[in-house]
Amino acid sequence: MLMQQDLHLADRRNAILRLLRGSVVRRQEDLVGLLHQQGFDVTQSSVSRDMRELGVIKAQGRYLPPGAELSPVQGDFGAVARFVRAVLPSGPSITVVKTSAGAAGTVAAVLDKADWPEVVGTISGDDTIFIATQDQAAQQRLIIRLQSSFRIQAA
Amino acid sequence: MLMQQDLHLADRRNAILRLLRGSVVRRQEDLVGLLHQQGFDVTQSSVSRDMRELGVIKAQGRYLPPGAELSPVQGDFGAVARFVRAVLPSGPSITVVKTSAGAAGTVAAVLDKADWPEVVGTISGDDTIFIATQDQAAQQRLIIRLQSSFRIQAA
DNA sequence: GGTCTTGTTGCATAAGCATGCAAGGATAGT
DNA sequence: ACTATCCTTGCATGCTTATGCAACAAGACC
Repeated sequence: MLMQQDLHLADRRNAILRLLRGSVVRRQEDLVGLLHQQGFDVTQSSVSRDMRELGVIKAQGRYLPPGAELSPVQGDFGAVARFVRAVLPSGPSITVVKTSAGAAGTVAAVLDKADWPEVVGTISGDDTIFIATQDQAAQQRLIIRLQSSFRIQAA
Repeated sequence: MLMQQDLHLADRRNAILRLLRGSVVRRQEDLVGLLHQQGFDVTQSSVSRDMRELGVIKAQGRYLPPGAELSPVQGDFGAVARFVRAVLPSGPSITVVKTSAGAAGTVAAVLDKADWPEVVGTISGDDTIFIATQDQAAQQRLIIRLQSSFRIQAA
């Protein structure tokens, strides 16, 4: 039961994983195009089925191979989450993160590294971080992200 | 610019994250239903936008909150990947994994822990693992998984 | 060489998701 | 209070993805 067709299939699926690692694939049709360039004559139907079999995930509008984690920062967040005590808005553009004593710097470093689009800048003291956002919309998104990242109970 | 409406929004997004952690959500409409049960009157449009803002990921046919990792085994695989030298089929149901000397046991332990559906059983020597699958289809899926998990170049 | 079984494929289309747009709520400034 | 501005929302709809189905390929068995 394994022959040319099946090799074709296995090869194609490997090619898909390679492509997903190397390129930004937003639609299955994109993948159809890339596969054609590599000599695979295939339609969106099969790509869709391949995706399911391979366990490909879709995040942030793009497809990623299984195991690839989008936010390499995620682990870091987990590591510092236990130091985070509260997330509070202060006015429309400043968000205050309270941490356990002495941990602010560490937590802030993780936040900086995350490089979130809504963050304009941060400064940190001993147990407090101020995060500046451009406006209230950004602040709102930020707060949601912080709560999610640190698994904080909503107010 | 922040009032009832916006609280509604923030609450709803928190509710979404909670629901995604607690239930299996396959379609955005499912979420609309669950949110209705909790008093949120919202349409699929907004849920779609919420998903994007929250960075929700879709994997294996269901939605997951950002940060939730589907394969908790991933770290383990990464740790032993460097010991894996080759993955080779042997007939239609046995797959042989070659590892560096002495590492077979360690790698096999990770594979066993992963508990993949296509694996019927494994035995390991010093630098070789035999993996039994039910049939060739399972073997094929297994090989793809192994190559993906261990980042092995396809033949 | 038939015939049966198993698996893959494309097509057509259903199902599901994203989004332009206009409406409406809320605030800030005048 | 009026106006301008900023957000959020639903609707309608276009875009993207999943799938029932029939066709076909390959091996197993007679």
